[in-house]
Amino acid sequence: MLDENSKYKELLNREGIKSTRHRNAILELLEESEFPLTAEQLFITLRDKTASIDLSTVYRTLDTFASKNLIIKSNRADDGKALYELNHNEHKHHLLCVGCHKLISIDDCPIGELMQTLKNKIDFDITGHKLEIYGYCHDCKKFNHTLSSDA
Amino acid sequence: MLDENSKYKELLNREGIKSTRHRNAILELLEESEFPLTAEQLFITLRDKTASIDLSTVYRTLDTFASKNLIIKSNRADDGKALYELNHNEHKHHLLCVGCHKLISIDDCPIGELMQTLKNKIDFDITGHKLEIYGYCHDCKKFNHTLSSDA
DNA sequence: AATGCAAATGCAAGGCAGTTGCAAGTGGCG
DNA sequence: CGCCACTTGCAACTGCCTTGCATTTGCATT
Repeated sequence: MLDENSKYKELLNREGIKSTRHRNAILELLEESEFPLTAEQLFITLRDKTASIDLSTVYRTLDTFASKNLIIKSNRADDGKALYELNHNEHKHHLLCVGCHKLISIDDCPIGELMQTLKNKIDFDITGHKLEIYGYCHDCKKFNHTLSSDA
Repeated sequence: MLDENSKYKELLNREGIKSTRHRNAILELLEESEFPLTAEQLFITLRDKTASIDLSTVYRTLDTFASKNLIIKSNRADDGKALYELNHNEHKHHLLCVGCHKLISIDDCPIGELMQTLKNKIDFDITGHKLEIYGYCHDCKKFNHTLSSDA
């Protein structure tokens, strides 16, 4: 348990913040997840799995991590809810299933080159970009076909 | 005044909803704007410019329009606030200035072809996509250079 | 033009994601 | 082990948005 708890100690100390049970647990969950999580998802998982935690602690922890650039905060495109993911410094995009809200990662950025080209063409300092692709995943696909009929 | 008020009457009737002062005013504002607006922006403008309107009416009207596909609702990437814009059925992307929140339109979609290619490659029914480019606009550019120093 | 009814609106209360103030608890230093 | 700043839980609060309900309005019909 000690070993487990201090898994991120060094990392956290390096950022000048204390290593605590909650912070370690949150980092661990984010590390395990392939896709961004909401604060609520983290809260519920922690409450069930580990010891009790307050939702405000989840938010505060996430804010702290984000300010240290350990994680990335974004907003889900369809409902605006905040999403958090570990900052692997790797550039990623997702397929968002509008049926079940599932996020599927795309590993390579299909528009990296394009951004480079664009940078030289416009009077705007590009610092980043986000591409989101909507649709229906394998499972929701069939389902959708039986329901939708309008344009 | 009559003429002005009934500018969108036909359009609204076609969708099976009544033409009212508020609905016309909201459509007009959205038509005049080059970029998506928040409900609050609409609310304030209407309150100042036209007659008083309730915020709930703004939201309800926008929801109604969105359900008729007259407008498009989205969520601002950086703070998750809802944005509304007229549905011109034209596909657009934006440059978002993280300095001043300004949105600048890009007229042609740089990744349309790419989506077509992708559609054939993956087990996912693509129905749409959204590309957002972040950075600093002409005005905020200089400002930013004098401030930023960290990685 | 007056009537009637469903749709639209204002108002106030409510809901949900996220934030904040403060007192109590804890990590990690000596 | 004892201290102190940092962290946490708790409860109240904010901001954005939604809903219930009574009133008003568009508009079809007389």
